[in-house]
Amino acid sequence: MVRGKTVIERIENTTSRQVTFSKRKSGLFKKARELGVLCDAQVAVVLFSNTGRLYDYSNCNSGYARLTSDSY
Amino acid sequence: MVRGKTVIERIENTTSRQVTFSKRKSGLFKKARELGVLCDAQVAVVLFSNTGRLYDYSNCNSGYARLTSDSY
DNA sequence: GATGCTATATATAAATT
DNA sequence: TAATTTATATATAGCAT
Repeated sequence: MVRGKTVIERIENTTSRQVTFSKRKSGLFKKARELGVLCDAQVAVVLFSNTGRLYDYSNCNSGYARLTSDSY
Repeated sequence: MVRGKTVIERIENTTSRQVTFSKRKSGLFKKARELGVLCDAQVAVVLFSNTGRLYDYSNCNSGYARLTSDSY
């Protein structure tokens, strides 16, 4: 995004990869939340980091969102 | 984002809401794909528009992603 | 109603602290 | 290592078609 266009390929440096994961996860969840509100839509986002940790966002209580929340 | 900062609240005009849904859905899926590649993460995104239509993106074959793909 | 265009808001990579 | 800053890439709202 800055100081040299980012190429979309796996980030090999572990620290950089974790930092990027954290930042982009926040961005993705924010976008998901905005889409839900603006467009009156139901949204679910589920991520597994490459360390196996689960992160999710949802604005609804049924369907897929319920599947995810039932699972942990 | 432009010509007046967007307030994050339900878009009442049906046409505008559908246009925004389509555009932001594309953006969200793109961000999800980039996060998966850059950070070697598994990602699943599921959306229901307010017309009840399902849209999803995933880069993985197991866990929640399999739940979603098994369901339709 | 869908699509393409731009001006501008937003996200974020790298640097810095 | 984690938070903050900043320069720049990216996303997108409103228009035009």
